[in-house]
Amino acid sequence: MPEPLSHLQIALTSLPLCRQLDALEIQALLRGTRELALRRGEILFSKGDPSTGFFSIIRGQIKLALPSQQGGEKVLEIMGPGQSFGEAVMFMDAPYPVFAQALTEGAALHISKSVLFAAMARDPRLARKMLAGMSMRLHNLIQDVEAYTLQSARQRLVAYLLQRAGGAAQASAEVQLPTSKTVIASRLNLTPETLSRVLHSLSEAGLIVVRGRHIRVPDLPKLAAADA
Amino acid sequence: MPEPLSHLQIALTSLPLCRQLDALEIQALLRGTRELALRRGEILFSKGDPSTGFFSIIRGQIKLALPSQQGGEKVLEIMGPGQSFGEAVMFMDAPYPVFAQALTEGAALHISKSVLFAAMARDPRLARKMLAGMSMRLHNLIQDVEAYTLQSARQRLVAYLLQRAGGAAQASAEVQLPTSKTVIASRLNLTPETLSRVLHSLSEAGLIVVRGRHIRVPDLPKLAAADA
DNA sequence: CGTACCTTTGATGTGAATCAAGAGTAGTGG
DNA sequence: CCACTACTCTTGATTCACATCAAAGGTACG
Repeated sequence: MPEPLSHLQIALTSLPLCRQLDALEIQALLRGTRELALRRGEILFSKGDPSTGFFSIIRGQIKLALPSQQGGEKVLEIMGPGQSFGEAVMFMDAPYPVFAQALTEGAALHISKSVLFAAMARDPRLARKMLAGMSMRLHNLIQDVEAYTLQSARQRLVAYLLQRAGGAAQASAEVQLPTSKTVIASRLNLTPETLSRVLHSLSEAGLIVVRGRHIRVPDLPKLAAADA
Repeated sequence: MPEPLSHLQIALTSLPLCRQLDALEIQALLRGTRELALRRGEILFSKGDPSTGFFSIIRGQIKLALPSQQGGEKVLEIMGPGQSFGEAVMFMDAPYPVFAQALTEGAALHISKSVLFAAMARDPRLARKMLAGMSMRLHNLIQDVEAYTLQSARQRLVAYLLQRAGGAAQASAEVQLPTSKTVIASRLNLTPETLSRVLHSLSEAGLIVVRGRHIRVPDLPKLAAADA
């Protein structure tokens, strides 16, 4: 007689990484999985901490960021439900190169390294999934480097808006910023002041309509063409 | 009676990826491996090209770079013998996000995707090696992002010199730049003019002695402490 | 309903890019 | 071997995009 599925088990099963995994493997992973309740502002790990596994977000938002010497920080990524992070660090003996902090209340899973490694040894599909995920990560990072080094503040913001709108395929779009403009600014490697000014300038040009965290883009192709 | 080892086979066997692989697997990979002779300036692949496998350098140097709209470019990486690249792109259906160009005469291996994937299905250690390699790549890219977004031109150059010197563990060091200052400048996201000026300024401060591509660092800890 | 943080707006500062020109330095071919 | 051509590197003057500093609303939440 099967036990009822725990919500933990359901959460684990719905991970992209675990798709196609049979129930037995899920059970094995479950033994290395803990659930974490997240309070706003809570630090999941600091830069320099050793890795004991990877995380997957169930509810809420988490940022990955680099501390700067003057107490500031540079946000690398803003992540939401279903996304996972910390995989790469498991495969090296190096500590975390970034820190992770909850932007909101929420919940996350922590899957232990040893249990995952054991599962990977049994099921080669897991390794393949892992490789696919890390390739995506690498690809996105390269795009970020491209943006930081080759594009202006305005171009970075436009690219960000277009990406959030799901490309310039549609005629128009409504974009909802995932978090505060201060955090978005850091993600785009801008100061809040500069973000505000660029937003204003795009507004004046009639390319976007801003109301708080909600942005209307009446003409996506026009916005995309706004800067070559 | 065993055939004599081809130089191709020797090159393949000495790859970090192939260490611990038995002779049979090497043989299998060999069937998907081609050797390329590289002329200076030759393009191995362009941004946007589809991936058919990955590369490993035997002799010479290769740069990975992003094209910029005004005909310029941003160098992401300068690689030498023993290093490989293009692994991550194989695991996605996306085209190359960068282009690869030979900086010097040389030779490289191209290992086909299909043959590698088949080998990975047979030997789980290959996948593990791949994951380890890509983790390193990811880690290095994050350090680059950190440098680009959080550090000044001077700090980036100092960090680069220290890295080339193998950390600040020794008292002094002789650093040989791997290629022209123009390319190094791009790698550090600087203009050649700025690199020249920063080099000059460090020179004046007595922290380094420059002669062409050769740089003497009389006091590594002092150089490391030069900018907080 | 007040306190703390976000966001905007303006004035000013600055690090590095750009523009411009000259001085090596190195490959090429006569 | 030398002259020719083409980079590469340096040095100086100027410009510019964005940061910094400063201060005044807004907004949200305890």
